[in-house]
Amino acid sequence: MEAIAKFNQFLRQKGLRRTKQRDELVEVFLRTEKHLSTQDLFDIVRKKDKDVGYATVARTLKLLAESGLCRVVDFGDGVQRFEHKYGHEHHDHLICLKCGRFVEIYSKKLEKLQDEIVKKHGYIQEYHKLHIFGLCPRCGKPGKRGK
Amino acid sequence: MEAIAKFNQFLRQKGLRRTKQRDELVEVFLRTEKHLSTQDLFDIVRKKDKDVGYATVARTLKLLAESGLCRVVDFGDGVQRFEHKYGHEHHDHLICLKCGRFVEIYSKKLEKLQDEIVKKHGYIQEYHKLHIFGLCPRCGKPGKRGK
DNA sequence: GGTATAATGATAAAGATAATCAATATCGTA
DNA sequence: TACGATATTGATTATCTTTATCATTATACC
Ligand SMILES: [Mn+2]
Ligand SMILES: [Mn+2]
Ligand SMILES: [Zn+2]
Ligand SMILES: [Zn+2]
Repeated sequence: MEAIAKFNQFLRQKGLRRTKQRDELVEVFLRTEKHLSTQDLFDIVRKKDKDVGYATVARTLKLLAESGLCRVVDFGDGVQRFEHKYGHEHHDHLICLKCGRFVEIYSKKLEKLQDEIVKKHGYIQEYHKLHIFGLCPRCGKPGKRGK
Repeated sequence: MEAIAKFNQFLRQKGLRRTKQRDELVEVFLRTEKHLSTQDLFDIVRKKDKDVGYATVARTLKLLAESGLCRVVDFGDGVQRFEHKYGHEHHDHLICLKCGRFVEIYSKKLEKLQDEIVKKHGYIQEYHKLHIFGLCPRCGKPGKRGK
């Protein structure tokens, strides 16, 4: 199913309503393949429509997460970011401490190993977050550094 | 070297001073093998000494992290916690979404696999954080749940 | 002891997310 | 199409944690 359809289905199933603001926000979010904070999305939408409030952006992002269209990414810098989830493979992140550049990583082997560890402890996994911090190729090279 | 000695060495090397408060806080922190928030440590110390301010607790925890005695643990609930690091092996966390119970996990194999992935992307790893969320054995069992 | 200056505690500021509330929009129903 | 219950909105405030400020006090080196 298409992402927008899935969101609207979610709204209906929850007894929530479609609104001009939600339509706009979902459309913009889906069009923007980035890790967006509430402020980020607010700024983008505001360029097109001055009548969208910050609170609505925050509320809509929460709904998007609930509906399974996005998930929260927390790099520990005090700001929640939201990234696409629906139709995207699970992945983790490798983040540069100097410039903030990051890459998405995935390893079936790694995931499997994690599953085994979880099982060994008798836990039932819901999700996990692996963040590896370090220096990107550019920042790690002595001589050239920073963004 | 003993942990307290290492901290005092750190202070001296930075041109910082030993104080009654720092001595107390470090002593209490090292005696408490838990994942403490600033508020947690403040509450504990306050029972013995009413003359320690919250700001000092926060500042001292930051120094403890800088000195390598502790590290920050962020489970994404908006509160920074601090856990022992010096003299402790690296480990990750497996956290119960229902009751908050968690266990510390470690796998040499997992660590090695992560290193390979980092290298493959040309990054230089500084540290990483793996948090696996799910249900603990108690909460996962249907019938019995919660704390 | 004297002195430069680091440290402290109380308080305010910052910065993000969540709650409040009167006004408005939505949507099933008639 | 109009009605009406109620979900939604935008502006604002509240909340919560971490960080900054600053006058006062304590430390360490001489
Ligand atoms: Mn991502
Ligand atoms: Mn731990
Ligand atoms: Zn970089
Ligand atoms: Zn549990």
